[in-house]
Amino acid sequence: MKGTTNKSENKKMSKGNCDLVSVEEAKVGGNLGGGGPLKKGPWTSAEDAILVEYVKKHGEGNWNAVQKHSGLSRCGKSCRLRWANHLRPDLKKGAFTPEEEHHIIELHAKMGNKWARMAAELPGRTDNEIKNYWNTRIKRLQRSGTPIYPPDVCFQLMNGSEDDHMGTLPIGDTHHHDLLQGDSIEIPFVELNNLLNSGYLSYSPKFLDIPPSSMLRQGVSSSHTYDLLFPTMHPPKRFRESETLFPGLDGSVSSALPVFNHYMDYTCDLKAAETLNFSSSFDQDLNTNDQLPFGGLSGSHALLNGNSSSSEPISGAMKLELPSLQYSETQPGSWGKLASPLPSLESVDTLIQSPPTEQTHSDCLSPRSSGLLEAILYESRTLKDSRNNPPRETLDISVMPDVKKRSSMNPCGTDGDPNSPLGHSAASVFSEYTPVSGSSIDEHQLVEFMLGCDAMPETVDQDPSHYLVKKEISSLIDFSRPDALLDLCWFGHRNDF
DNA sequence: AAGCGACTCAACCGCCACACA
DNA sequence: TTGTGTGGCGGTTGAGTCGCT
Repeated sequence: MKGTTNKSENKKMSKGNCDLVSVEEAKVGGNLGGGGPLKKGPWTSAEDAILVEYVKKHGEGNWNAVQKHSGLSRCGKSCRLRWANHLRPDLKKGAFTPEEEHHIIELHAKMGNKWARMAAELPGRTDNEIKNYWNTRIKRLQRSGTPIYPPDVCFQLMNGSEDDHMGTLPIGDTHHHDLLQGDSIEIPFVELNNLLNSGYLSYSPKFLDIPPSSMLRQGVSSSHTYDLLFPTMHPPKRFRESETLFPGLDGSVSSALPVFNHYMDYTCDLKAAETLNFSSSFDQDLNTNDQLPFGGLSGSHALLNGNSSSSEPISGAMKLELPSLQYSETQPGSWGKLASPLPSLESVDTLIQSPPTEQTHSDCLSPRSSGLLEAILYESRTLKDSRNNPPRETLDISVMPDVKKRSSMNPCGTDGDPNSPLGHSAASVFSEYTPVSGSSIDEHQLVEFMLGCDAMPETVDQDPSHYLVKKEISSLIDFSRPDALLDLCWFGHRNDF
């Protein structure tokens, strides 16, 4: 808060001519009233004094009693807030130190918008302070097109730093789902679980046996990746809403639930894809000459349109926002510099709200150009359209034994049960999903990164022999791992290391 | 100097979880 | 088991300030 408490207080005091009036003066002057209507607005020094006095006497807690016993015309909540944010003696005043700022970034990358928890890790700082700091920081970075999380934080998160902070989070914590929350995409896990439990996904039992956070804690990037990847999958308290809102959801995603459909489709794609080896992007690349790389589908913004636009209430607290890491993508080593600024939230919002048109159909943003959220939405749209239009076979996955085997295990039928929520092959999902020139989901970059190899230049991408090598390498990656795909998405999303 | 937009931050609001009767 | 009270949390708002033109 940059030491603004005193500043603001002075500000307000001087403005309101409330110069350190005594308690008695305050009472007489109407700031205090006991039985009268509760006062709102800025606190005066007199009120502060009363509150401090009261807390010294009675200790913290029982805030509603403050009004009764002290005569303060403030509700208990307000008293608590004032005490916690401004009057507590252990509060650290002044600007955040660079260390604190870095810590906040780290914590946010791990926890999302868990301001209170973050505050607990920053002695003397309040959740409100951190929240304000973060929000202003986000807006600033948004405008500048700078990624929210510096690469070092991302690296730290991915390189097993879960020992430190994440380790402090109890796995059995009832709030473990909080780890799935970040900035805004809300994906109802209840619905996801319903769908998965329906038997659609061969992998689902294992998948579902693991709490989201601990599941994602497995593997290289673990929950950190998840946080970064899905910074706002929201906790069950939200899911409860969706449960009641869509009681009939029993595994087959109702078409009457368009918004959830998209998310469900995506999450199912995610799971379906896990049952398959990662099909290469390059075949797809070679077959995308005169058509959109995703089957000529409407853009993700169009996807949102008509379904989740702000013009219509979204059930189940579905709220869209870009994950922090998506705000922009930078070129390697360009942290802090604007590489290819993505639309700000405002403009994204505009996209979301703008009506779907044929124009948007053709001008839609591809995942590689707009980040993971776009990719997710785009993919969902792809899936939808693929039900109506049989998926293009761009990669013969039947020659991949493992894929073949797993595909046959897919109860959904990779050949496209038209009635299935995922009425097309997961392989096609990836084929269609893969970016044309691979800056977002770039398999070779991915493989290089995962293998710690940096030897394959971009220029060989179209070389079939290299492609074969890459396929070999990618086959070493255990994509059946629950988190493998998440890792993929994350690595695919990253291009700034 | 004035106007205006961006920024900051304290405070409020609504929701939720928990404790307790 | 249910209802109520309380505290906590996260999102949002609005007033004041700053800085640029």
